[in-house]
Formats: sequence, structure tokens, C-alpha cells
Amino acid sequence: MAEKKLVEAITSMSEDFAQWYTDVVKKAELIDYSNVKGCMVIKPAGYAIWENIQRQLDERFKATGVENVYMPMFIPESLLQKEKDHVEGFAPEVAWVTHGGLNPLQERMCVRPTSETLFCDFYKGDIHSYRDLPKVYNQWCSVVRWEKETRPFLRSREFLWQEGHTAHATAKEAEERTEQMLNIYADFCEEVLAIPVIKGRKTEKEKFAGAHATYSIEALMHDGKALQSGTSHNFGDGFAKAFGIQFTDKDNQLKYVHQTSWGVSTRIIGAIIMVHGDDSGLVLPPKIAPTQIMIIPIQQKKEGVLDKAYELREKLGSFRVKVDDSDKSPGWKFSEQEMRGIPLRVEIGPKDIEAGKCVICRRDTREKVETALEQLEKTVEELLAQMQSDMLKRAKKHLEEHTYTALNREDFEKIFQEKTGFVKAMWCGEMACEEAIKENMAVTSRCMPFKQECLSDTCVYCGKPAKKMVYWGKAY
RNA sequence: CGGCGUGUGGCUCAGCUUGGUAGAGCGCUACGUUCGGGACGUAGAGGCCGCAGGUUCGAAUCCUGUCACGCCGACCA
Repeated sequence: MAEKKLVEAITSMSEDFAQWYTDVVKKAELIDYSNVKGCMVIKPAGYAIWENIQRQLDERFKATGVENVYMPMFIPESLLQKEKDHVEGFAPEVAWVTHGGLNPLQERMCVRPTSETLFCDFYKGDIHSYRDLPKVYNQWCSVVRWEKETRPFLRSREFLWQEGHTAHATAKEAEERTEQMLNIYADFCEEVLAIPVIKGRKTEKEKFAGAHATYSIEALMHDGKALQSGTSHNFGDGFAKAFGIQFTDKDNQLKYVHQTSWGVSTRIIGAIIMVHGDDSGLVLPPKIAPTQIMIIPIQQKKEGVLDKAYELREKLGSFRVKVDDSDKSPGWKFSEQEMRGIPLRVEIGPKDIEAGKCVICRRDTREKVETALEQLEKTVEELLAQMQSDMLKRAKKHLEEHTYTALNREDFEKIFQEKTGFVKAMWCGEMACEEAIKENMAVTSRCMPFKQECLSDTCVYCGKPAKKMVYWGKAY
């Protein structure tokens, strides 16, 4: 997409992608930095996106029987330590509360980095019989992880997310729920966020601390880096055994429950930015955009112009629509609308009013069309739908064009030296090999996709017999 | 936690080398002219120069310490 640069406030992607990202986040007024490193002020434009994500994901959750709850934000140290792998995974990045008021606490507490231990502790007392199962709970909350390096949305010390925690009578049911939630995430990404994802399983090395199996959806950003955009874990009965979550089954036997957890965080807003954004700023898919249409009056002080703009707003009442009646110049308003990623812009001025028409400009293509005012509602509806599907198509094309195949080590290394994106390659399944790849090539396994292909019989790196096809990439 | 860098009106920064009591552009406020891709004029408001010590007749400027933030690495949603 060759674009004329209209505003200098945003660094171009090709010049410096990281700076571009920061500029977009700021100019779209999604966040402000705060006084605490890694903690951000999410401003109305950013929070409204999150609210839309919440609302639409929550609907999908509830359609599968999920119930929302809320757990405390503090975890006593003794509780965190109950599951060995889990505590080892999270200990380096938890924040501790050591005092209550002026007095030291008897036992220090961490601010939840995730709530497995809290749910487990609760389930231990709440589940006694197979009749109490399944538990399909979710909470919307924030968690804290004391990251060393932080970036808005992608890695913040406090972030908003949802974490679902379920307990089931059988391993099969837990596995089904794990996959079901991953599918919900993947469908949501494609249908609402217009982001195509690769679904697959994480390797032993990359899986969640304490999990039996971790699944993820992996998206490809515009710079060719991967972003894990949602995860779903099957815990088997590992946590149940560590916490003693047992129930009496129909056969009068005492059994351990099988658990899952799954989450999506505000990080996904980073994905929206980096998949769809361009050199003029944010581009929001219509289904997630807090404002879908911005009406911009031209020569708004002329008699009747503003009235007409408000009239159009009424007419478009079934959409999320606003009128920019600030006293900035039209050019300024155009740029604002573009930086904020508002999908459609309706321009209405004296000439249009006289001719009974208006100009509509699409954010993604910047294509302008004229439409008769009687046709406005219909045209807008079509354009929004078209834009939503075009954005997914474009993102899919980018994903396909940046997915490569390597059959041997030489190609594998060469591709990552010359290009950015996903590389599909066969792997032996051994952690040592995976670690060597990371060490030598600065590349990690993203996932073992559900859609397996047999590219060759040998591991791309070490040459041993291949077990799995893996997506490799550089990740955020 | 390592390496680099930055803290001066709301924002971006100049001033610091060579100490003399604070500047620019943008933004903001008021009024007027403008308005189809970041318009313009006039007038105005706004700063214990990150913080704490020290040197000095005098510190934004020199010295010491400290805090914060940013970027790049190692670790992670």
C-alpha cells in the first residue's frame, strides 16, 4: 500500500517499527505513561476498545456455560508455593506486599500474577461430589508481573485480562474445554478483530508453568514478529494433586479433578495495532471500533451545516457515530480520525447539502465515495462490512506471504537471516535441540500447529527423525 | 539485572563545554478572519530547570548522591 504521508507526527513503520508503535499508541490516545514504570493509564479511546473486547468475548464465554466470579488480588506466600513448577515459573516476577499499614505482615502476600492457586484453594473446599462439577468460572481482573522491560499493551507490569479456571470430572472433558476455549479465541480474533491466527500446542519448553499441555493462538505482526494472542491450558490433575481437590464420583471412588485455565489480555490491543495499523496511525476493524463513523462538517459555521451533521448522526443512530464539531480545521479533523483508526469518515459541507449527498472515506484504503443522503445508511452498512472482511483478507495475505518452509538447516538459518515471519519446519521433539535453535538463531518455537504437515522425515536443525511440524519465529 | 540515553512552562526541545538569576516552537485562553487534507492575525496566561546535599559572592549550568522514565539485551501474556 503506497501511501502519501499526510501527518508528520507518526514515525513511518519502515523507518523504525518500534517508534511507529509508540507513536501510534500515543497519537491515537490509547494510553499515557504513568509514574510507575510499566503501568499505563488506559485512556478512553483505549479502554473503550477493551470494553468492546470484553463484551464480545464475554458473550461467547457465557454461551458455553461460563460464569463470572471474582477472586482476591492477594496470594499468601504459602499458597503460591503449593505447586512446584508454578511457583518456580512465577517467583521471579511477583510483587510482594510485606506490610499492612505500619506493621509487618506475619506472612507476606504476592499480588496475583495469575490466579490458579486462588481458584485451586477455593475449589478444594467447594467441590465434594461429581454433582458439583464441572466448575466453569472466569474472572475479569488485572494481574501484576514485575517485568524488566515494558511496552504499552505488549508487556506491562499490570495488565487487564480475563482468566478462566475450570474443574472437571474427567480428563476428556478438561481436554475438550481447553480446545473449546482456544477455538473461541481464534474465532473471535478472525471474526471480530480481523486477525488470522495459527492454533497449536506449545512445546514442553514453552508451556505454562505447571500445565500438562498449553495451547496458543499465534498471530503475525506487520514487522514479521509473532505475538501469542491467547492461551488455553490443560492442567490434567497436577494442580488438583498439589492442592488436594478431590470429589466422590458416581462409582463412590475418591478422584482428583481435571482442570483448565485460559486467558486473553490487553496485549491483544497491541496485536490490533500491529496487524492493521499504517503510517497514518491506528486502523480499527469496524466490529471492535468504539466509534465507527466520524462525521466531519466542512465550513461548519455556515448556516445549516452543523444541523445537517447532527441530522446525519441521528440517521446513523444504529451505528457508533460521532460528529466532530470542534473548531479545528477540516484537515486537522481528518488526521485525528485517521490516527484514531475510526473506520469511516463522513464529510458534509455546503456543496454536499445543496446536492443532497455526502462524501464517505474508508480508513483502511482511504478510498472516497460519494453517496446520496437517502442512501447513506445502506452505504455505510455495506462499507463497514466490506472493510471488516477486507481487513481480514489483507491480514491473511500478509500471514501467508510471510510464512516460509525450511527443509534443512541451511535454509532454516538463511530464511531467518534474510526475512521476518513464520517458518514451518520439522522438529525432532527434543528440548536440547529447541534450546540450541534459540541460542544460535534467536528464534523460538511458536507452536506445533493442529494442522500438521509432513514436510520431511528429519529435524530441520539436528537431522534426527522428525516428530512434529513446528512454527518458528521471533516473538514479542 | 547488564549496556546506552534522558529529566528545563501542558508537549518537543535549546541553554550546560566557558557559573551572572530562563528561552524557542507547538499547545492553551480571548477576540477576529478562515474552513473539501494538520489555516492565520492580535493580545494574554503559564517554569522553586527531577530530588537531596556540596563548591561558590552567585548554580539549570560544576561536584557527589539519589529517584524516575525511555531504548537495547537476558527473562516473560
